Amino acid sequence: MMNTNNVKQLAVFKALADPARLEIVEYLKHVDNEISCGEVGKALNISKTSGSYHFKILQEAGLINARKEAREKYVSLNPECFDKFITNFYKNI
Amino acid sequence: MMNTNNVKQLAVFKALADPARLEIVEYLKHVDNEISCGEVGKALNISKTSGSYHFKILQEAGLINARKEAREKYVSLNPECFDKFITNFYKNI
DNA sequence: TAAATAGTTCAAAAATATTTGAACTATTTT
DNA sequence: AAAATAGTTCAAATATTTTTGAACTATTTA
Repeated sequence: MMNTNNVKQLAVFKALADPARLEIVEYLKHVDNEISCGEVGKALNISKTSGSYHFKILQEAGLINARKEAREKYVSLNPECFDKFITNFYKNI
Repeated sequence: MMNTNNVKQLAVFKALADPARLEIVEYLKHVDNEISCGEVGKALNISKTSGSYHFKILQEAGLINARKEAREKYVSLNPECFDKFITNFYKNI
């Protein structure tokens, strides 16, 4: 049986269990600054529709922060989420 | 584009991105000793066919060690894999 | 104000992953 | 030797995830 903490834990692993999203995460880590979804998509060759879907999954998992400024959406990693659900995963289960 | 290290990284996240496998991993962590697949399946209510499939995914990702003794297959976690691909993930990307 | 740009939403199509049951191998118990 | 047990494999069925293109909103540029 799955408890409620695990629902979030699972969403985090699911979010990282896709090649496009793993690339987005790595890209954001290296950029180390907020960047627009469009720019990320262009750099990684992800269509805007598909990008929109992937950013949503990452956002819902809490792995990225997003800020809408006018037409553009700026995203950046949320290190606290990585820390809590990834870095400390093994120790905490 | 996905590099070859990421193939393994992705397999590890995929392996953990399923409720049954997440439960298996937690169970193995708490048992903290090798245990047969059948016993795990019984405890977590996973059919033997489905269990066989999940243990294979975890094994291929390197997250568990498995040893066949006679009729039974004994499994345990492989902490080194968690350490390399989970605990150190954020720092290393 | 018309055209372009950034992103979202929707439903359908395509791709992947998971579950199931039957048949199988190998070992152990009766 | 027959029956039971532990696990695997296979193909089909089912479920879930991802991609696609068209239509949409909102903002900016020409």
